[in-house]
Amino acid sequence: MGSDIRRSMPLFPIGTVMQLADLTARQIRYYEEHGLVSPARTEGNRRLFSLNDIDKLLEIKDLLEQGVNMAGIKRILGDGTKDEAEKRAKKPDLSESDLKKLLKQEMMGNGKYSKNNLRAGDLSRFFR
Amino acid sequence: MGSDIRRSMPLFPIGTVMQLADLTARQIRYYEEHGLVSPARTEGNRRLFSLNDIDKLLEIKDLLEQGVNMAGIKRILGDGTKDEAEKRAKKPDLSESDLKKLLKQEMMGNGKYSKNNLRAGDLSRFFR
DNA sequence: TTATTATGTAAGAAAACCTCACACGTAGTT
DNA sequence: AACTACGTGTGAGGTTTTCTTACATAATAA
Repeated sequence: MGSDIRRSMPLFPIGTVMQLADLTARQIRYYEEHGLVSPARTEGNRRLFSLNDIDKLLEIKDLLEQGVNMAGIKRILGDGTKDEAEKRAKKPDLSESDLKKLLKQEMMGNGKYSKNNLRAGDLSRFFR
Repeated sequence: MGSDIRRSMPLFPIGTVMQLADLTARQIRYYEEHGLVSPARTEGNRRLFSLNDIDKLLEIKDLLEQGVNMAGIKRILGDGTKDEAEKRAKKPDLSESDLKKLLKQEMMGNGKYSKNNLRAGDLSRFFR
C-alpha cells in the first residue's frame, strides 16, 4: 500500500528518536553499525529516521532486553537493507546450532530494564 | 480521542518542517511570531513541531497563497493558544468590514506559487 | 510618496549531531 | 585468575543546524 512510503519517510533526528525509543545515541548508532537500521542522512550528514526505523529500534530494544544478542537479532530482524528480494533469499531460517544458542540465552532472561517509553509495535498505531 | 496527544506531540525540528511544508525557516518563525503556531522547545531552545503544528502551517500557507493576510489568517485560524475555551469565546466571527476585505483579497488571487510538497490537510492522512 | 507587510539575508552564538577512540562492567573461555 | 568479546558510557574535536537580532527589499496600501 502507499502508506509504506509514508512510514519509510526520513523525518526524525536522532534526538527525537532517543526520546521516543528511550535509547541513547550510542545505542542507536551501534545498532546501525551492525546494519540493523539504515537511517537516511541530511546533506550535512545528520541521521534522519523513519517510523519504520523507530519501530525496528523498538524491536531491537525488546529483543535485547529478552537476552538476545546482536547476532540473534540480525537473524531475526535481518539487516537494514530495503532489498526485499535479497531479504527473502537470505532467509535459511535459523540453523540448529543458532537456535539452541538463542533459546539458551532467552532461557536466562535478565530483568534489568524497566521504564519503557514505548513498546515494540506501539509506533504502528502512533499516528492518526 | 486519544490520538490528539499523539498529533500534538512535539517531534519535528524546523528543518524537517521546512521540507514537509515547503516553507523557509523565516516564514515559519514569522508565523510563530504572530501567534499562529506555538511549537514546543527543547531544553536547548530548539523548536519542536507537532503534526498539528505542521497542519496549521499548511493551512497558513494555503491562505496566504489565496491572498489572505496575517490579520485575516488570525481571525480564521485563531492564535496558537491551546486554550479551546478562550478560542471559542473570542470568536465573534468575521466582522462585515473584515469579511469585505478578505473577499476582496481572495478575489484577486495571485498565482505566484507552484511546487507544493504538501497541501493543507494532507498531513491528516499522512501516517498509517 | 511613505508606511506596512511578508520575506530574504547576514552575523554571531549556542545546541545538536558527527566520527573516532578509549574505558568499563558483565559474561564466557582458557 | 587472566583473557576475550560484547554492549554501552564517555570525552575530544569538528561540522551542521538552529537560534536571535537586525537590516534590506519587493509588493501593496494609504
